[in-house]
Amino acid sequence: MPYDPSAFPPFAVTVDLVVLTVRRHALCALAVRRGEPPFQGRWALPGGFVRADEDLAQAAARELTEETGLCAHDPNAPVQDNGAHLEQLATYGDPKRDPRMRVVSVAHLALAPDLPAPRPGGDANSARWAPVEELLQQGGYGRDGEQAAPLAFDHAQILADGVERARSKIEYSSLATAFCPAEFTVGELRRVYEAVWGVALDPRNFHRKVTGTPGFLVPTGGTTTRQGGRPAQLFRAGGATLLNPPMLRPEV
Amino acid sequence: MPYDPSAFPPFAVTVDLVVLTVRRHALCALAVRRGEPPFQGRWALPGGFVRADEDLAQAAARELTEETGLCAHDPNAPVQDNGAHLEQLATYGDPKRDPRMRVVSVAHLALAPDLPAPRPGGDANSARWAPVEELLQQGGYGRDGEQAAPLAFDHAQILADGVERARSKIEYSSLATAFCPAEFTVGELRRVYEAVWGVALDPRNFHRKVTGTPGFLVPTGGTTTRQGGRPAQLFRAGGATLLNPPMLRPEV
DNA sequence: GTGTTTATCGTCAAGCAGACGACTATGATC
DNA sequence: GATCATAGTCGTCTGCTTGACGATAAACAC
Repeated sequence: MPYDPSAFPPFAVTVDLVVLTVRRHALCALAVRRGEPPFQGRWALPGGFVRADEDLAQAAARELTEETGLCAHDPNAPVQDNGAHLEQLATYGDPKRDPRMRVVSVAHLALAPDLPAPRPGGDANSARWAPVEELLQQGGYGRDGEQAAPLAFDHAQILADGVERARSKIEYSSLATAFCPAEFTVGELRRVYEAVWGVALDPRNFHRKVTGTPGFLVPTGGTTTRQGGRPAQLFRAGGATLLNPPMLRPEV
Repeated sequence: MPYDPSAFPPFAVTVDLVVLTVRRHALCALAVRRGEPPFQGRWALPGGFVRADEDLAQAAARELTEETGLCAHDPNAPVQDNGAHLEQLATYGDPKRDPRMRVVSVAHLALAPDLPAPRPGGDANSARWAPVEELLQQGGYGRDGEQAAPLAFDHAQILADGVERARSKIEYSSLATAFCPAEFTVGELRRVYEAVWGVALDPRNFHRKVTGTPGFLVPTGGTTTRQGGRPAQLFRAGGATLLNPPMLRPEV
């Protein structure tokens, strides 16, 4: 259909971020408390308007830096420095998803290591890392006994989609290393998989699998004992981004 | 960041469609010829503006029907009737992707069986099925010796992303059946895989794999001989949407 | 009938995954 | 310092899946 560029319905375009990390053996997402209506006082995903001269990925990277101080990676580059992995997730555009106006939100997924200085936003009361299970259970009670209100807007759906993307993507890519610091052990990587998938994995088979996949892990030569027990070799993420064959989630 | 809903940059939002089918053993995409600037006379992906009261998926389904006469499926439902599979692909929002104004395009991917009545748009000169290889090779020559100009806007990138999505998705899902008519043979399904991946597959191993995956194929009892040779059993798509274990592309 | 084409069944070896035993190297505890 | 608990690392075995490929079956063309 030939279209008339001068007569189009006006939209606002935002980016929303699903920022995931692994803390205390649990998959956690960054949530911010809304200070104004609609959904005032409720938790929501961080996000904001795309600026007039800004690409979508740029806008997402900017929001990520504003909220967490992390800098974003190119999604096609191997995970090497201390930046976070950032990729587009999906776009949500139900006409009624924002009661004020027509807003189309391009959601992005960010994977970050557990931050040494967890300063989400700076204001401890307005942002927090929350286990995704807690954010997604509707009507349940949070860790503090606080009534867990559902996330604002359609953010529960967005978060669920982001979590599912992360869960499936670590199957066939080396993205799980994005949850780890620059140097990490096989055990730490395994605990990432266990937290993201919510299962227990056999340490011996996991070790065989990840060390046997060429390009996945590169030994740095060092060892660490920060987990207790026998010292473990330290690794960096290798250049491989795709795991072949993939590491499939256990059934059921 | 708290945002002010009354002060936002205005965007136009469109949907663009990557409609794929398999014709004559080749993966083909629907292309339309642009009748007006910019990129007048060049080939482009079908698409159009999202209306003010329309969801993104609705807009994509409407465009698909307008361009092909196909009706769209729910992406989570098994492929059963004569509709096409439709899912969101990705969103493209570079500030300069449309020279006229700021346009954010939510690309969708549609997979359709080879249409008995290929009436793309109705105007034979303004729409056609073209092999994706031809649409993506820049500066080459098409089948008619016609200079193959690159697709308009960033549509070559969108098409490439859609093709890659289709290629990877038939690995671990039953989506390849979306390219087949309601009843099909194992050989027809194999030719779909061969066309989409651009490889040759062993008929015996393929047969073993697809008939051995529970829920993938349901025999209808009938047979056909439309491909020549020994009559083949007819199947319908089963209820399974995820193949476990997946059918991985051959390496290299 | 002979040849051609496609479908379908079977066989075999290589590779990989899950279950699990065994040993090692550290810190904690008595 | 001996013992224990913890975590890491190396092997073994078994069953399943895959890739390569032989063999047979059922249609059509001549």
